[in-house]
Amino acid sequence: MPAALISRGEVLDHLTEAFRVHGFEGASIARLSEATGLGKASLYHYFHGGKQEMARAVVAHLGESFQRLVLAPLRTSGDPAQRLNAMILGVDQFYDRGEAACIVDLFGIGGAGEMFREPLAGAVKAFTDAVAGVVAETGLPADLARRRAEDAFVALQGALVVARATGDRTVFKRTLSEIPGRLLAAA
Amino acid sequence: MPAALISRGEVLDHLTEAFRVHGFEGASIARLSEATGLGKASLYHYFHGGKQEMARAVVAHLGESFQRLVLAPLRTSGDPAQRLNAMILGVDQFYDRGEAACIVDLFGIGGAGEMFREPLAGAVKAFTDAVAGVVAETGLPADLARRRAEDAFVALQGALVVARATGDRTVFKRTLSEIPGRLLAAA
DNA sequence: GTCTATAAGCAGATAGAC
DNA sequence: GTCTATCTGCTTATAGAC
Repeated sequence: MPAALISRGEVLDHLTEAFRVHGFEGASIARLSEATGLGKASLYHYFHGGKQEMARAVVAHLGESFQRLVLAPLRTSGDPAQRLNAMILGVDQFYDRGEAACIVDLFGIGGAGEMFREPLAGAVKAFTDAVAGVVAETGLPADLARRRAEDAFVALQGALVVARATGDRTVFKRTLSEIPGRLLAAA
Repeated sequence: MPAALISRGEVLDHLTEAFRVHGFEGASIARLSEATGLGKASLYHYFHGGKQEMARAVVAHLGESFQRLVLAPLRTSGDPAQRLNAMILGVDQFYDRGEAACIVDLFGIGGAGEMFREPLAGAVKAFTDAVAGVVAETGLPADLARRRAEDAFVALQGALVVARATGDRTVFKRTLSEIPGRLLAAA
């Protein structure tokens, strides 16, 4: 039983990076092989289901990071404003300060769309539910809290698209910094 | 000189639709052939530069629609609020009520990214410039007007991503309806 | 667990008949 | 201007040695 040259976690990190840069269709097996440093056949050893399974694993992997970095801070016990600020820090890290595309956007396009609609829509709902909950704690009506949480996610996604298109991450930085204030503003 | 079975404008409409659904990499020549009803060789007769030129033509074609539907209403002489409302109607039509993806998002991904960065970043700038101009007419400081115009474009893009991911265009509709108010709110 | 070599099919693109 | 047939290279995926 020879040892693996690279851990499964590391393989997933490299795959994630490659999918985030090239999208599902653009991430060829050759590119994924190069990104991981593994031969094609080794990749198929890890993922019998081929590219589709690699993408599934990446979605699951990112889901865990999202839980840890973005959702977990919202569930702590503390001041709502502080928890939202902590969430924003997690978002900044999760998207590598605006450098990394969101898989919800990438995999919403083309063939990958049908395949991953459910888990990705689930992530959107998990985020808006959690944020709306924190906002509602401050005494705002539940429906207003929900709309604001949706707006926050929309702003997040839009800022990533604009940052990528213009090559300027300033918009991402500013958008993130303004989200807590918009969420908690007086009704 | 036999007549063409389909006008160049119609060909471009079908190509645009296909690129918007599948993205650049996902839109194979076979799919583009099927979408237009033309054989592969006929497509190459229209576009000697191949798929790249088809994509360029689609970007130019969408640029014209964007000018006509979104930017032109901003340049009319009239009440700023009315002009912004007219712009929003154009946006709603341009994106087919949230059904159609934005090329700024689609072509910002993968290999197409490098190729179209300039015209797409230009479109972002044209929009924010025009909107900021109208907002500034109402007496708001220029830098605030600019930030709000950026926020409007960010919200637009984000709403499209979320609508596509969740399959629910309600967010798009609501986001659009709130943009004029956010742009013109008292400082 | 990793590799080289290779299969089978699809990609973009072209030739040449009509 | 359109088509069928075809070329070349890249794609996903597998076989089998080490």
